[in-house]
Amino acid sequence: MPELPEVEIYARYFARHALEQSILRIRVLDSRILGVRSLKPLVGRAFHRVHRHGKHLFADAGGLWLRLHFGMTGDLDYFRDDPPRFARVVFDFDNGMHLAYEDARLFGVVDIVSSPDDFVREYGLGPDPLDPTFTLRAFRKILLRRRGRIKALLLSQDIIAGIGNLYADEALFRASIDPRRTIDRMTGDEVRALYKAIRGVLTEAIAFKSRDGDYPARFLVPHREEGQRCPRCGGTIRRTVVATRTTYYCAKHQR
DNA sequence: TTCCATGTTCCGCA
DNA sequence: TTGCGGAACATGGA
Repeated sequence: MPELPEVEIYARYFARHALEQSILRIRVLDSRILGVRSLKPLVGRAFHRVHRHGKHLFADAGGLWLRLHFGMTGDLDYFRDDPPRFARVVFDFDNGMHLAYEDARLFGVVDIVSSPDDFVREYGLGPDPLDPTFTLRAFRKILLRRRGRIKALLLSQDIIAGIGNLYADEALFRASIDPRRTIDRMTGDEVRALYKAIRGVLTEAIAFKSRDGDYPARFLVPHREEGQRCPRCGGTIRRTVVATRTTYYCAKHQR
C-alpha cells in the first residue's frame, strides 16, 4: 500500500496514537527488517513528533529519530492485546498499549537516524512533491536536466520522493499523458498539467482515503485491469510495461 | 501450482 | 554521465 499518501496517513496515525508515551521495551520479532544493529537506544525515550519525506516516516525520539520505510506491504497497528500476524517490531509503551510495525514481505526498513534532513541529504532523496518548495518552476527545472520516459522519472526517488507505481499512473492519467512518452516530447502546457495532477492526485488521495479508506471512483486505481472502461472518457484501459513496472493507461485520452 | 505484487538496489550494457 | 532492462530480495494472496 505505501506510497506517499499512504505513508502520510500512517504518519497521522502514528502521531494520533503513539506520541509522549515512554517506550518500556522494543520487541524485534524479525531482525531482517532492521537497518541498524539494535533499536535499544530508543528504550526509555518517547516519540514527540513525526515527519514525512516521500515514502519515509520519521519519529523524533529526542536527538534520535526512528525512520520507517514500508516497502510494499508495511503497515502500523496500535493495539492492546495481540500483535498482528505480520508484526516485525513491537514498541511497548508505559500505558500498556503497543505499536506494531508490520510487513509481510520484509521489503521495509526500521532504522535509527540522526535527523530527517541528514537522512534526506545522505540518501540523496529528491524533494517531496507536497512540500512548498516543490513549485512548478522547480518541476520544470528538474525536467530540463533529464531524458527518458516520463513515468521512469516520476518513479525515481532521487528526483522526486514519494511517487510509486500506482500514483505515477494516476498522475499521468489525470494529465492525459501516455506513460511511454519521453520528457523531451512534452509541451509546456503538459508539464504544467502534470505538475498540477501530481499535487492534486496525492492531496485528494490523502483526504479521501483518510475518510473512506478507499479511492475516488474517478481515479484510475479502481480500474486497473485490461479492457476496463475509462471512468473519465469511456475509452479502454490498457495494460503494458513501462520502466519494468506494470502500467495501466487509457488508450483514448492519454496521448 | 502458477502468476503477480503499491519497492529498492545492484549489475551490465548502450 | 545517464538511462534502461533484468535479476534479486521474501512472501502472501488470487
